[in-house]
Amino acid sequence: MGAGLTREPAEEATGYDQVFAFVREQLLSGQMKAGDRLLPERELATRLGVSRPVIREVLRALAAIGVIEIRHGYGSVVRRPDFAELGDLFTMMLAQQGEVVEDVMEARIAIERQAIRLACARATSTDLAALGKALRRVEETVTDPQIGGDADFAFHAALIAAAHSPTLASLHAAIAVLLKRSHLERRERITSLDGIETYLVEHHRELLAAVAARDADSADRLLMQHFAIGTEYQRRAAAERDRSSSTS
Amino acid sequence: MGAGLTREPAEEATGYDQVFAFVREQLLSGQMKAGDRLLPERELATRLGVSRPVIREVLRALAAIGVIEIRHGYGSVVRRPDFAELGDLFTMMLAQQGEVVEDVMEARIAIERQAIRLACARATSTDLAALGKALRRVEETVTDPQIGGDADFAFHAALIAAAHSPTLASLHAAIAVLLKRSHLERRERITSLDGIETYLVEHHRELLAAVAARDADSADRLLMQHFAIGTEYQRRAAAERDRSSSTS
DNA sequence: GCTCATACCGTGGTATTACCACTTTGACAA
DNA sequence: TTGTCAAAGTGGTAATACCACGGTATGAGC
Repeated sequence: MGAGLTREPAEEATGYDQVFAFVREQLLSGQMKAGDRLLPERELATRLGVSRPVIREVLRALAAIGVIEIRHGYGSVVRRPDFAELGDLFTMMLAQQGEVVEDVMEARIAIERQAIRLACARATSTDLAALGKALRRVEETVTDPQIGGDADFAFHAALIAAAHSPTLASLHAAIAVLLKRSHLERRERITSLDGIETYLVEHHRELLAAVAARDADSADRLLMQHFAIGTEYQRRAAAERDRSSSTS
Repeated sequence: MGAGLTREPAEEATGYDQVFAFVREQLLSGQMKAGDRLLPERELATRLGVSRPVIREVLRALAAIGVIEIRHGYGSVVRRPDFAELGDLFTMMLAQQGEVVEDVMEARIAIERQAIRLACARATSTDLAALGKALRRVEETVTDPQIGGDADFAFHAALIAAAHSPTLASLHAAIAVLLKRSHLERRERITSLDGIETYLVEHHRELLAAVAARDADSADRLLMQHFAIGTEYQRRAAAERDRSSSTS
């Protein structure tokens, strides 16, 4: 029997989804900690009553989103997720959209404002040292859009780290790739303007000082100012570009 | 030959990665637009010189990260990515870290503060209408932790939408699942406290009023206050719980 | 007795084949 | 002209066999 059967209606969804949901539950419920080895593919297949290819598809999918890591000859292990990978996903997804590159600035402001508040309360001496190091790097590289952009990004990343908030750090990591691109583009546009070096160096120095002094309100105000002036420079650079292009 | 050969060094990586990279390139380079149908699995298999299971694994992986959609009986189509799906990923990843459930509040504050500022500048009449509707829903459901929590979340989600920032919306969507859980848990803890209804209803009403008045500073202040009072209630509820448990 | 090399075993990696299920489309009949 | 159904195309699953890599245990050699 079973062949021409009218089909059991109370049956579960498709095999793949079923298995995926099963493993997903195991992960979410915490029954599996990072580093744990999953059951072998063959074992999973017989246990869940599906074929090995299906199991493999599920595992590949989980590996694609970074939840597990498949190691040849060893097994599949639960991964301590690294959010930096989400950056790749975001980039891959946003690659098709486009206009978002400007908009990412809004998210950056949101994250950094909160981060700097937390940093004022939670930053350790190690964090402050890291910020100081990043600051010196910024000072050294003001003239180079490429390296300078990286240094700029690194400083702000250190700020996020000092906040000691995993979620904030995750979100930041997720858009890190885009942010880096944003940093670079913004740098390239304004690198020729007057007073830009002072803006870049002095503001970062003040930001660090505010965090070190644990003055959250002041730090927040400085950061807002930092972004506002940055936007102003962008506007000015755009105007400059328009004028020169219309002249040509 | 070939058997005992020293192995061709110029050879490519493993089949899966090779195929994955191939398709990935096609997607990123824009050769494939959203809505396009990929080649059938069998066709891809013969063209790339691998077996169909491998192709399926790649497609499943791509589907898992939301890049394509596999439709039974039709084919695999390139998707216009939807960031809401990242929420599941975030949830899976963050679920293993445990203490994050509290920390997600920091991200929420970060996103909403920025969102409400933008909303004050960008909200349309449609947005305001949606906020009004959400507000009424909040008023109606203050007494129920479950439904009320959902309504609460919906109101704040409407706030994000009114900001018209794709990136902010994406980040919010990414942590939406966690936020909903957070909303529910917080509700359950404080639902018995005095004055809680006034807090829930009145604050949301004021927030909406501030956005409608396009008063960003006031809205921001109200929001901060909203969160601060929420935290205070949480603290009080915790103290209450401690007292009762020590008594028992 | 200790160390190193080798063989074995467990596990993922891939291929092959066959068949089922869903979706679409076009042909046929009313 | 329209509705129904059948066929073709495509994803979904299963079963099986064999290869490739990692780790461990076992043996030989020192």
